[in-house]
Amino acid sequence: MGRGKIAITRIENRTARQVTFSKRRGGLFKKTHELSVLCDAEIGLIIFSSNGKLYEFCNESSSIPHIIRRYEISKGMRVLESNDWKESKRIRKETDDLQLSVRCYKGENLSSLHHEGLVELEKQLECSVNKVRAQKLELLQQQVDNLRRKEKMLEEENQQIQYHLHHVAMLEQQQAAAAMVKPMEQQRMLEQFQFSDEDQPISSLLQLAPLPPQFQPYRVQPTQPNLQDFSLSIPDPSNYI
Amino acid sequence: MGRGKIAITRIENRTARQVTFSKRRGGLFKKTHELSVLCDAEIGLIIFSSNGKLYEFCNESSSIPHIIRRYEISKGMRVLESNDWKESKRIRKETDDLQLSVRCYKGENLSSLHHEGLVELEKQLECSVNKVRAQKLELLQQQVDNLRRKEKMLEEENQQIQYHLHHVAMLEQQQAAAAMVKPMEQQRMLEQFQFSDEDQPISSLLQLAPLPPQFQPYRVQPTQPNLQDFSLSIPDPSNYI
DNA sequence: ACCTATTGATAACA
DNA sequence: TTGTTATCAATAGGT
Repeated sequence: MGRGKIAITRIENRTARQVTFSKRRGGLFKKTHELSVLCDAEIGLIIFSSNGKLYEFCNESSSIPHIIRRYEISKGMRVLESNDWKESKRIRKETDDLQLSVRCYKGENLSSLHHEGLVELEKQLECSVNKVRAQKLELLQQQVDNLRRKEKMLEEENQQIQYHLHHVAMLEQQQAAAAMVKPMEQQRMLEQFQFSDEDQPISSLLQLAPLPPQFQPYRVQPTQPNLQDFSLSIPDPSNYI
Repeated sequence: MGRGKIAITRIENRTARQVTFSKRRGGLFKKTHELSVLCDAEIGLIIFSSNGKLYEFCNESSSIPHIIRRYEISKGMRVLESNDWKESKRIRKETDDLQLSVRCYKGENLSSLHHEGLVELEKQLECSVNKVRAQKLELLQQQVDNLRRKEKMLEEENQQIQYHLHHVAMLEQQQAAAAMVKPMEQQRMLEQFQFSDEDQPISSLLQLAPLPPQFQPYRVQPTQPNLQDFSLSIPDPSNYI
């Protein structure tokens, strides 16, 4: 259109380019406006001239930032509005304040406080220290309770195992004796044993057949490392420390 | 242009609107492209149809995000790139951590700490409390020193003023007496005064005009409420706690 | 999608 | 930059 057809390539003549830019920009804005009105579309047009100057167009009742935001939402991009920017600044300030507080709690930077503040801070710190001590005590108490429970369980288990071992030992001894005595004497001996066994069962058995060392009765040894093998599943208390 | 002129108002017929949108959108893109090439401009065009569908155009060798960024820089708006976003997240985490710390220092939320942590915290708090007490003492010492200095100054001033008042009173008495004695005797008395005045020049001025009330001698009042006025400028401590 | 009469945009010139 | 105008491009309405 115009007095002659032109090729769509960069216009090298600087003045001609500027004139064309001006005219066509107007035309583009007009057509953009028409499209937005005729077809009820939301349109944003951003133009940077070759000189770097910004020209923009969008619907009445809209704004480029709004269109940019809609674009970014539509593209699933960051949605960082000025609100986010404000929020960012707010949180930055909060961080600075918190850092100041922490420094005070650490006893640093105290020269920025006057007497009232120092008194307040001291009160707060004393209060905190008391709470910490209370918590420490409670934790220790819990650990002691846990250990007591565990000790009790282990002792009970220990007794049961000892009881079992006695029976095994008795059986072994009876079998050994049976191999060396006459049936009659064996019978008598057994009867005798059954009598005297009632109040002293262990010692009389131990006389005849010493137990192998790994089955010897034992008592709870708090320093033994693998006690937990005998106990029910109680978590290692050292995890709580 | 076309078989007839149309008014630039929203096309109510849905189909016609869609057709026009399609045609004119193509035309707009073509013109945009031509402008960008002919005039070497950087152009971004964002269109949302009335159905909400997004159409976009920009130069080859550019991108809408790039144009958006250039737009925002040009407008002096936020420049929140992904780096800023990361930074924002980092600072948010820092704030959370600091809040946790502060809660610990306040003796709250202690159940999240093990024994070791509690011991450490207790040690830190005790250390802080000691520092706070030291600072408090130092501050009090400073205030006491300031008060002593001031007291001394005031007492000296007081003495001087009393001394001057004494002279004034004497002079008044002399004048009263002079009204009743002969001129010769009056003259002798004045000469006598000029001798004793040589080391106290102020009194000779004060003789003639009585002191205004704000210069009257006074004593230090230890219960004065605004003691901190004597200390250096220190921010409000309650903001830090 | 395509066609085309008609209007709109604009290149060249002033 | 603006205005004019001959000329070409875009497109409204119809198929």
